[in-house]
Order: sequence, then C-alpha cells, then structure tokens
Amino acid sequence: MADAPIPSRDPASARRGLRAGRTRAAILESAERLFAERGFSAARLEDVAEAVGIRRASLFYYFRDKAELYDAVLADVLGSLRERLASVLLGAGPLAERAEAAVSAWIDFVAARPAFARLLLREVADGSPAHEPPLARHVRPFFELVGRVLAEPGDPLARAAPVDPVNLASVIAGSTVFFVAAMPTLLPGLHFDPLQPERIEAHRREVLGIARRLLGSGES
Amino acid sequence: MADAPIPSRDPASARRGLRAGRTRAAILESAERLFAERGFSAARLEDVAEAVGIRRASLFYYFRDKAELYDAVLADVLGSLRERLASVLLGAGPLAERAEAAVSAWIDFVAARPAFARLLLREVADGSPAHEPPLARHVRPFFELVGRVLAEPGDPLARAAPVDPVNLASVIAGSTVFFVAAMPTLLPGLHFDPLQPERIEAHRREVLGIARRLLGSGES
DNA sequence: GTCTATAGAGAGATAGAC
DNA sequence: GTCTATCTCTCTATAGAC
Repeated sequence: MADAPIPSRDPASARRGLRAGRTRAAILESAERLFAERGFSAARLEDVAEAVGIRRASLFYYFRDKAELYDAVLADVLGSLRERLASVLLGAGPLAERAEAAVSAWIDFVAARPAFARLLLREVADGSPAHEPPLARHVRPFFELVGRVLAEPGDPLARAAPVDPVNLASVIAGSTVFFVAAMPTLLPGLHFDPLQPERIEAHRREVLGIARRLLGSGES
Repeated sequence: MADAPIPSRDPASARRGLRAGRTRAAILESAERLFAERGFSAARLEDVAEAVGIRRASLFYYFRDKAELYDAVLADVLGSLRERLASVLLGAGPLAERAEAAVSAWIDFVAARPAFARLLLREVADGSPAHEPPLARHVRPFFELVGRVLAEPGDPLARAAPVDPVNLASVIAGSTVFFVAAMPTLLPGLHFDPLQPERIEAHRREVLGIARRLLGSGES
C-alpha cells in the first residue's frame, strides 16, 4: 500500500501532544489498511499494533475498543471524500461541468486511496436494512449534497434531467470501486494493475460516458 | 431471503441417503445466507446449525471444517452461474445477441440470488495478488469461456471489436453487484428495493447500453 | 504514554455415546 | 446421523506498574 500518510482530521488532535497525535494518526493508517484487507472481524488489533510499533494494550489508550477504532477509520476516510466532492460540486460553473468534475474527483480519490475501495465493498456487504451499518450515517450527508446540487434552480441540466440521484451515484460508485478492487484479485496471474494511468483513464472515459447518459446530456 | 431452495449439484450426493442429502443441502443454503450477510469470520457455525435445526457438532459430519463448508458454498453458487452463462454464450445465433443475452442472464441470476452479490463483494475485498482467494479458481474458467466466445471466427462482432474481456466483465459485474447489494444498505430509510421489476429493468437497460458501447456495436 | 500480565468470552473442532 | 460434553486456541479488553 503506497498511500500518502493520512493526516488526522480529528479536531481534538490539536488538544493532544504532538507525539500522541502522531501515534494516533499512525494507528488510523495501519487500521485502515488492515480493516480493508481483512475486514472488521478478521483484522487483529495485534497486527495493527505491530504495524505501528507499539503493544496491543496501548491501542486502548487512544480508542476505547475495536469498534471505536473502526468508526474513526471510517470517519477519517469518508470525511476526506466528502470534503473533496463538496468543493467540486459546490463550485462555480455550469452544473454539467461540475457533475463531471465530481465523477472525475471520485475516481481520483479511489485510485489514490485504494484501501477505501475495499472498506466500501465490506461496508456494503455488511449492511442490511435492519442493522444499519456505520457507513449509512456518513453517506446520508453526501446524498443530500448531490440532491441539493441536482435541485439547483436555473440550470438547464437540472430541469432537463429527472435523474434519480440514488441510481446515478450507485452505478458510478459501484463500477469504480469494483474496477479498482476486483481486478488484481480476480486475475492474480496477469499482474493486472488497475491503478496504471492508462487503465484509470480508460475507466474514467467509460464512467463519464455513463454519467452523461444518465444525466441526459448527450451520448458523447 | 426468499430464495428458492437450492438443489445440491454435488454429484456425490447421489451416493448419500436422501435424508442426508437434504440436510447437506439445507446446510449449504443457510451457510450461503450467513456467509453472505456476515462474512467468513463473523459468520458462526452455531447460527448455521440453528438455521438448519441441528447442533453445531453435526455440521462436521458433512464438512471437515468451516473452510470446506465455505468452499462448498462458493462452488455451488458459482457452478450454477457458470452453467447458466455457458448455455447462453455457447448457443446459436449471432455473437452480439448471445453477448447481450449473457448480460441479461447475469443480471437475472444476481437478482434471483442476491446473497451471491454479497459473497462476491466479500471475495473481492478479501483477495490480494499475494494470497489468491478461492474465488479466482472459479472465475478462471469463466474468463476462458468469454475469451473463447469473443475469439470465435467468422462473426463480424468478433473481428470488429478488440474488446478486453477483463475490462468488459469487470464493469458489468461490478455495477450489477453493487446496484443490487448496496442500495438497501446505503438507503435504509427509503425502503429502496433494487429487486423490484422496474428497478431491475432500468438497471438492465443501463448495463446493456454499457455492454453495447464496449463491444462497439453502436450507441443504442 | 507505553508496558507486562492476565482475565474472560467466544467459537472452532474433537471424543464418544446413542 | 445427530447428540452432549469438553478441549483448545485466539483475541478482546482490563489492571496496574513504570
């Protein structure tokens, strides 16, 4: 995993000492990778601690229990994503352009932080209408954001396209996440790397085409 | 889960008594649901046994251990899928029509057996190029099947479309699986049911459009 | 803040009766 | 074939020293 270091966005970290803040960030980084690779149950706190270079018991100084650590990981990565998409969607310019920029930003985000793709796959698989997964809490504001943008008055696109934002988001999210996470898994022999620039660009073209059709803004 | 009962396709079941065969099939059915809902680690054999109406220890009469049970579940569902797709892809008629029929059959399969969607999401998330997941073993023959069909001589489509079968399959599989599994999870409030006929048909139209474009057989 | 030591629960797997 | 009883191991979480 060649991800850039993940800066802690927890506002409370300012109150903590510098060293403690670093340890906390390191725990989050390792935990993100391990939860993504193995899932919540199979990921062992022992391995998280070892990756950070501390003992297992020390983790409980920063997080009350495993579940709280997992929630923190999810909040961290989903917060980054929402921030990114919000700045693109709420910017200036025609809605159609902003929508495409958001799709592009989404793809870049997943490509830059591939552990997120696996986390998302697992969250989706874990959820059920009965037992609402933590993910749902984080996704709601995102859908509201998309809905707000699609409902913007005065834009031709908003009036012309009776888009179901749910449908739109799910197709885009699903194809990208699956593309990034499934290929190395399903084709262990081919050394297929979906993160290669050409692969990513081909995927981007494809997804943008889908988005344009769903948004009703023409075929090309 | 309102799936139809899953008939055991294990050829060895003919050698077993009728009652034992039924128990084995019931175990596979419950295990499929629980592995799908909770994943390999979090799914408890206790719950599988309870769903079947037997005791945990009795499971080990049919399967040596948890891993073997999981493998059997995967073999069962992936075997059904491959059978289905093979009969469509290897049939008569122009390649373009068979390809579309296969996409349609894929969507019907996932819709009829939604637990499979979650199993697939988890398998993808579990895998890594290093530790090849069981899924890869089952998927290989499927890719070979697709490759064989795409390489058929004499068909105009086969010559006109330099399709990467990997890319094609991943986009189709990813969007469908995500569509079916993610929506009830991500929108617990809306009571969104992706298996509703209209929803499925909308998804089918969309995916067929994607497939046509990837196969180079026109925009509509 | 980080450690060692340990408690305690959960779940997979086995032994052997019926 | 299915059961009860039990073993064993793994992993989370706590207690308390430094």
